Amino acid sequence: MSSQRPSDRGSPRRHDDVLGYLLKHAHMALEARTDAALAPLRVTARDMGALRVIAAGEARSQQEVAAVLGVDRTSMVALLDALEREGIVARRPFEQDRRRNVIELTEAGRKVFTEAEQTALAVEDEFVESLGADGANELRAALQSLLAETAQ
Amino acid sequence: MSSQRPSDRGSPRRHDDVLGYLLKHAHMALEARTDAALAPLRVTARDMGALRVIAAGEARSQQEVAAVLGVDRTSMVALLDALEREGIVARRPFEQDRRRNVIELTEAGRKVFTEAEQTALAVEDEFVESLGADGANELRAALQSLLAETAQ
DNA sequence: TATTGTTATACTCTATAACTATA
DNA sequence: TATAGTTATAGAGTATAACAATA
Repeated sequence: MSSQRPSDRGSPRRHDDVLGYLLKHAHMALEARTDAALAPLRVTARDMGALRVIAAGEARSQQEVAAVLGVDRTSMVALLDALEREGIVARRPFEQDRRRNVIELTEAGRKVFTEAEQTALAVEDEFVESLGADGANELRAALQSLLAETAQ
Repeated sequence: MSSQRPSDRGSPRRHDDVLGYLLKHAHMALEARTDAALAPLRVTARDMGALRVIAAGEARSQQEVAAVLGVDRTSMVALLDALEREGIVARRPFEQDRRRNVIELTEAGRKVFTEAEQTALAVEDEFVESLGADGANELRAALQSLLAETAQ
């Protein structure tokens, strides 16, 4: 194994021993690679977060999509505006409660999403390649464990 | 072990199986906890990134601090302005090259930093408690491995 | 000419408050 | 009255371009 946190707890840690730094920069590196790979499809890594929730049926209103992703409902408006302009999603009124919108992937949107998800998955696989399959699964499980206790 | 990535690669992944989501939200949760714990000391988790680099002597100019942390040199100006206003760091001209500033912790700054670093470390330890000592070290090592290959 | 720190500026992401239409 | 979506607005964080001082 490579370097771990030094046992000397009194001295200043190196910046790359700090978990916050590691999480932030790992996220930035993965997002940059994903955005570069998705650019030809005209969607971003951030868009894909919302599209996954919509495609998987994890939410049935804008606010539920926002809540699942942990973003504000007002931020969701602009994000969906852009996806609607690209013809990837469509809003239609929910008949049982006309205050809500049902968000759906269009026919074209489903095609873009399928291709983008394969692309994003390939980027992710390459990103974690050095960890091996077990290491990558352990990384995911560890992060899921941290988030599970945060939610409580 | 808990849930891993589903072997069914064709269907949409759940949002919390996506590595980018996990990295981003783990970072946000840790940063929120750290900022809350550091608030009485009037420094943020972001400040601590710069202060660690300065305290450890990893950089000897503003631009080197910015480069190590991967932020723009223009962003470093405002960050150091705030820390200087709080009396935590001081800029002084570097005699061998008067274009540069040497950034130093003040006497008061060293005290704040020492206390803040202990606080941040305690928050981090509690954050990763569910992983056990080995699990936490493996998480750090995995993230360091991902970043090492990104830099190339 | 090139570099360090700085300022001005703009763009993105996010958050708060207020509005509208529905319930 | 409360809720879903929207708009306006402001605050962070970041990035680009241009400037002064220095090399």
